[in-house]
Amino acid sequence: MDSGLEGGGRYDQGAMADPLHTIAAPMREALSRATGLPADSIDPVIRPSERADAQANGALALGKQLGRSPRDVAEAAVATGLLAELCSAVEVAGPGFINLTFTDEFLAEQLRDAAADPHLGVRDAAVAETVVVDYSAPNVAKEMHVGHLRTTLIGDALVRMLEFVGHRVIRENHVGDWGTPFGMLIEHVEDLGGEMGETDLSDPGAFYKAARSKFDADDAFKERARQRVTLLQARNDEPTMAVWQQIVDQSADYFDVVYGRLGVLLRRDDIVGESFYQPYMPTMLARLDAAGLLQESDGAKVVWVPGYTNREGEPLPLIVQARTGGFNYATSDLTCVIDRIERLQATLLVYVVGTPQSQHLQMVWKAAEMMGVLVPPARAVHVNFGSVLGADRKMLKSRSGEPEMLLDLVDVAIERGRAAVAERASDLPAEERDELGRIIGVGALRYAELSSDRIKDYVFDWDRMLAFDGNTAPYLQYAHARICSIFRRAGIDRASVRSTVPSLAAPQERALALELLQFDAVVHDTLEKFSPHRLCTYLFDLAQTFTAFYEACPVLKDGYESTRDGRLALCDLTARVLQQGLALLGIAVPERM
RNA sequence: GCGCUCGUAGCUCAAUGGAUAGAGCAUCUGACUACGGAUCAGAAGGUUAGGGGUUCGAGUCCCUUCGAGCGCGCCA
Repeated sequence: MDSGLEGGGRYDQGAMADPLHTIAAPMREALSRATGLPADSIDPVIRPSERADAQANGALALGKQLGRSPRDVAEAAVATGLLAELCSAVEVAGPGFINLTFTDEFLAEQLRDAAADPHLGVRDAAVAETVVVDYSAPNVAKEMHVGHLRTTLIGDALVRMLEFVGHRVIRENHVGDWGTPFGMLIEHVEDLGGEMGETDLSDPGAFYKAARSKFDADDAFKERARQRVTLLQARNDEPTMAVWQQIVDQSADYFDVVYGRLGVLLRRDDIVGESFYQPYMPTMLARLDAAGLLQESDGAKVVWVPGYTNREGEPLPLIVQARTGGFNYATSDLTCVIDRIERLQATLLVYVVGTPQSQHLQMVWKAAEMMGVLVPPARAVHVNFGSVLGADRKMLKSRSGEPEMLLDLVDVAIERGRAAVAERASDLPAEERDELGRIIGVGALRYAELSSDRIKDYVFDWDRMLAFDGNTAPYLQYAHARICSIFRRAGIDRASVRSTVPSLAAPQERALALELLQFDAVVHDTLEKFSPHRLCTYLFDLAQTFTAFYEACPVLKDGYESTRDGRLALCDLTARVLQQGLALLGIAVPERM
């Protein structure tokens, strides 16, 4: 899935702290001179390499295009001498790969640019856009369960990253706060004397279940519920609206508890529920009608969206008004698209919603496009995701067979985090241990959720996510804590080494430097694909590269002060990239653990 | 029936059309009374579900078969 987020000029021109990006211009020019083609038509195809600091693959395609040997093109490009300023070695290999080794001076300069930049070399997006991110979307009066975990955490990470690169981000929590169930909920509140009481955090759906069983068992109640729905939809009966508001507010309180404990940015101000769009739906239908798109089929009002068929192979319509006159979620979602584009002036709509909703969303967006609303530069992206599975590879369920409740999951994570801390860091004061356990437990849960490709199902496993080795949050947090420890032991202020020339003599130092300088590209790549696991993979690679450096290159034990300071500069930047990278995922890093 | 998603090492997962498909766990062999061992170095482990095609080059794109999961008209 391509957002087009970086369309046109890929990045803003800012501090250059990405050698692969910096080398692109001279490489493009060299290939241009080698081929006679205009430089701006050439893609130098620069990639990280195992054989050198970077490799340029552009000559292969150009050779083919011109009917020349790719090796000749590559050699002619190298012969221009344009790469010599930034590279200490440039070699043509294989069918026409150009292997690049950067000069230490060039790398050192890029590292110092990154260190001097509050964003650590990550450039702003070329165009700052207004982006609406639609995620989490629990239902009022019901519990949040494991099914809300991925949308909530993926959405939260994307929000943080989009803001980091300069977009104006509007978080929208499209909660289910409208529809027929509210008739019985309101009647149930009335039966209780108008007050629904406190939400039971151990069973937040209890109220709903009680109303439901009364509804199923009592015909008189059922009839009252039906009448109440009519009152609710009219929106002008004050007692009805007051009780409805009470139910919604109480759920908002509960959602805030869950989000707070998970460290998610969403708050009650971000709630834009289905109820919000109700008043605008008739207008939306009138616009469809005016555009000649509103048709009648089997008594319902529909939009015929081309390209979809039902079981019988007949065209499948998008139903925007039921035979009964009622609206449904297509009506609400279509109105919502219009609201986001016309009122909020968004150009990018991000839907963090499960894969099964794919067809529905595609149909709604197509209808919005036919209306002339969802048209460039505005566009919508479905950030879909797979299911959370148990060890049996089936949908994760609790022992009772119900979906595992989100609050329970977070609490288990915190508990397990604290147990791990008690085992290994029992010398810390009790208060610090509690907080540390929380950071480790919640971090492990969040990282596990974000570190595998969102499109695939993933297997939920407490032991694996809390392991202190492997691709886990605790491993990354530990790498960060070790760096903090070095500075503590040396009694040196972190900020004081940021203008120091980094040490690049050892291969482990160079490897670390090259890794650090990929942060910019990785953040943008992660956003282009809306795939947080790419950032996770990078941070894990960085932590591994750092520990290899840590083993091979003593920082404080080395005899020379210049080497010490040059290594401290690498340490500081590593800690900052780890801290910032994890912060973009909503994960905190302790200074000691 | 139509459509969508997925299939990579024993397990859990990576790999913007680029060179010899990479990590972690588990297994095996080593290192060091430690700038924090919650560590590191190394070994072993693969017909990328099968088959065709496009391309200089395919795990990746196209077609097809098989397997798994999920959608498909008035709930959301």
